[in-house]
Amino acid sequence: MMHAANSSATLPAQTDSEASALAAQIRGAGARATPARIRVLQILLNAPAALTHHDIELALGALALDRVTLYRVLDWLVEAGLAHKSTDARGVFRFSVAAAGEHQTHTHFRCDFCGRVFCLDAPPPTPPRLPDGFSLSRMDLDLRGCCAACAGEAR
Amino acid sequence: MMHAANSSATLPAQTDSEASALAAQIRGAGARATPARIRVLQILLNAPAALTHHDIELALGALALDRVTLYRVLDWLVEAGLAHKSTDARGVFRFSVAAAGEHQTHTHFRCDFCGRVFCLDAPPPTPPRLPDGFSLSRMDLDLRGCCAACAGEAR
DNA sequence: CCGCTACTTGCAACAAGGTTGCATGTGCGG
DNA sequence: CCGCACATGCAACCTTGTTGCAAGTAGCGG
Repeated sequence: MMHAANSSATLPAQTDSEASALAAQIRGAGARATPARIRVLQILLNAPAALTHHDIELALGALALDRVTLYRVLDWLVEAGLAHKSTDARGVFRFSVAAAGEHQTHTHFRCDFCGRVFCLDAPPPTPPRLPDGFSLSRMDLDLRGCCAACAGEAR
Repeated sequence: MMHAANSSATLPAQTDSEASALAAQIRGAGARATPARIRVLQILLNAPAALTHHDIELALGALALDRVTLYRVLDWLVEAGLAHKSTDARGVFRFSVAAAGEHQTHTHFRCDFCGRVFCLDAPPPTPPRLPDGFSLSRMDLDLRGCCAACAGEAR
């Protein structure tokens, strides 16, 4: 597998110290610290928005993993509580890192024009009253509209 | 096509008068009132929750349409403003009838156990403050937890 | 009542996203 | 340094959703 001269511009290169911290975090979650997991976690950490499986493949660039492995790494991250999995308007899964003091609510904003998805942390003061007998474990607020960049262009 | 002795228990049988009302509604939207559209609309109207393409195929039973036709009917319903399209946690589209005085916000509740999806109309008084330059066109609130039926059983 | 035409339907083939089974490779605890 | 359980890669497959085209039909004008 041999590191192959870091040519990826996509990946910030202060990786090494960061990498061992992530490795520790992964081991702490009870799994092996493999390059695949470290890199995927790194990409998610540096992402400004929730990424699709495909986005991550692109971000991995030359260091690509097998498609299936990536799916498994992502599922593992979710299971370990290190990442979130949600679906966008096209019905495609998107992944983002889970914050440390994770709350049970997550807010996404998807731009109708460029399709990008942003994770907001606006704590929604929403008090949804459910029908009798229903209990709530999690809430996702999904916003759609026009992002700042597209609003600027369209003018 | 011939009505083929109504054996479907899934479909309430007071269909006939209902059907012509729906036909009128469809023509009003500027399209032909075909059996396919009428039946799909009927199923959606009688559904207690948002249905997937597959759910609807099952509900159609012996009167099944072609898979593609169903997709097209559904897309048409959405375009005509008669139905909503949203995605569930599995990343699959779900369809539900659009209320007459439609608001731009929709609330779903998905049960983690039985997987059913309920459309609530709890108007979330949520005032989400967005980053500068962002504008909002639509909001969906996606709740997860345990529905009344499953809560009863699990006890 | 009949024929026309544009809108609908059905079929077949395809594309993307996601999953499963199995053989091989490797992190890491001993 | 070794071994084994956990990870990875590969190939095949499934489900969901889309596209192109030929055949059928709703509804209109005659």
